[in-house]
Amino acid sequence: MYNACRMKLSITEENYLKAIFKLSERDNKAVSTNAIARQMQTSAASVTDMLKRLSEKKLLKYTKYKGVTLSEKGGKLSTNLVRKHRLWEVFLVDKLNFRWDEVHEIAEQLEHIDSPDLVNRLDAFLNHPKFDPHGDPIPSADGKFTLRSQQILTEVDHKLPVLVVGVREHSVAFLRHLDELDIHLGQQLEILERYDYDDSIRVRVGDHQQMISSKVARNIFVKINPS
Amino acid sequence: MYNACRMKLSITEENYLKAIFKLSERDNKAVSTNAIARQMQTSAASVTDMLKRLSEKKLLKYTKYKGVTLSEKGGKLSTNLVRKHRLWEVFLVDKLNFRWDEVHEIAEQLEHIDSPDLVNRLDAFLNHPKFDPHGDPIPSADGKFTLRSQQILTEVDHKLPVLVVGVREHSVAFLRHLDELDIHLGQQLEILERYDYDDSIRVRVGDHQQMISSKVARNIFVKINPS
DNA sequence: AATTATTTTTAGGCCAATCTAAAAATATAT
DNA sequence: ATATATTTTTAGATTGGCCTAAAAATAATT
Repeated sequence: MYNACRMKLSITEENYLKAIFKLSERDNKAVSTNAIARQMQTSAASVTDMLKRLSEKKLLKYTKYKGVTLSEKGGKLSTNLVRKHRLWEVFLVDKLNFRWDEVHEIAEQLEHIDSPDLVNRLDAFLNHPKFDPHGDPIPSADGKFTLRSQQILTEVDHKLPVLVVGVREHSVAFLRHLDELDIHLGQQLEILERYDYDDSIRVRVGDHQQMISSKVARNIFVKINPS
Repeated sequence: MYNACRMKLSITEENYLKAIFKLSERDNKAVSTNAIARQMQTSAASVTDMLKRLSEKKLLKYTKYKGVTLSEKGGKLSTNLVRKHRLWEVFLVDKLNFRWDEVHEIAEQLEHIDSPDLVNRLDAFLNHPKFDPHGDPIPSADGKFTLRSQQILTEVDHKLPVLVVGVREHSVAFLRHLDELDIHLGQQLEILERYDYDDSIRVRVGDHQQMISSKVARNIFVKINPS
């Protein structure tokens, strides 16, 4: 992965790549200039500029007015950024005792540190984690993501114990709300009853019960409890 | 220290500050434009540009043609950079098992990560180290350096067991040379004989003997062995 | 003190990344 | 299909950081 694309990019270029990577995760079609501008909190004009530059560096395929898709090179670079970001998040939570809602911004800086050796040693130091503190998969050094069977909490049957394995929302507010509900990765949940009239759900959270809104539940990934 | 100077600087600005800090460590007089240019591997003209900018930000006192001295603000910022650099070096060596000759470049990047909370937690995680892997003191959060009685190896009496506490040279070549001589921080040394005709010294290194050049010895800091 | 050498600053330009405003292309709606 | 709205690109300006070359200030030498 590293040797595949050892060119140094500016932090800005890396951030554009990551934004495009993120935007093309859902559907695999070309990403629009405007979407990137929104994601990067900048103007469409700046995006067009940057797309030209990244296109010249063969990091993406760019057709005027038609948006962009990452090239293989661009994809590998982005994946490596995601790898670094998530490994640093694990470090911050597991070793420095940060909460899961505090780590994103710092990892956003740390992911730009350029040293393959550092990343690999960090990975080893953390015992090769497969998921970050939010349950997102950490790509391996060769760019492979660990897949996992998971579903959204609202789509699970009643009376079926499940384990929390991830979240779909990463905002500080949402994460801290989950903290208050005592919902964290590895927590056992069980849907007890749904109240369709107000979109709320009664769940067992560990050994107590809780009412949660289905808006919250829709952002929690779970897997069937194998125990 | 942090609250005293919470302005964000560019990486370049931070590097200039660090360079000036380093150059004013030996003697306390004003640092010349040329000296900074040499240290930063850039032109005198660029330095003049930057000095104006840093001066406007009140980080240093700049008098045309007369060089610069850091202001209190500038001094604190530099000290904090040194603190971060050295803490990260400890992390890299102690936790990620890097050798002492490998860590400078990576720490050079990590020192620019901006998060007081991160630094303080890192400090705690490393058990508040007072010295980095080369024996250089790590300033505390409020900017104080731990002082230590030490002398240069060549200036120690014969037959006096001493402990290695630091190095004056940080080049990769020098550090690896010391590795080959089995000389590392904490190692016990004892000068057995000096050969003035070729400037070499016979020393006891731990439980064996070694010939080392006085050029090497002049770059080793030791303290009298208290045991 | 006058000349020479060195250091430092100024002047002018370049590049990456950004912006706003306007023009061009594409998409939507009647 | 024509008009309107939206998206995207171009044009031109700005800023930080860098450069070279030339001018100005200071230091060293005789």
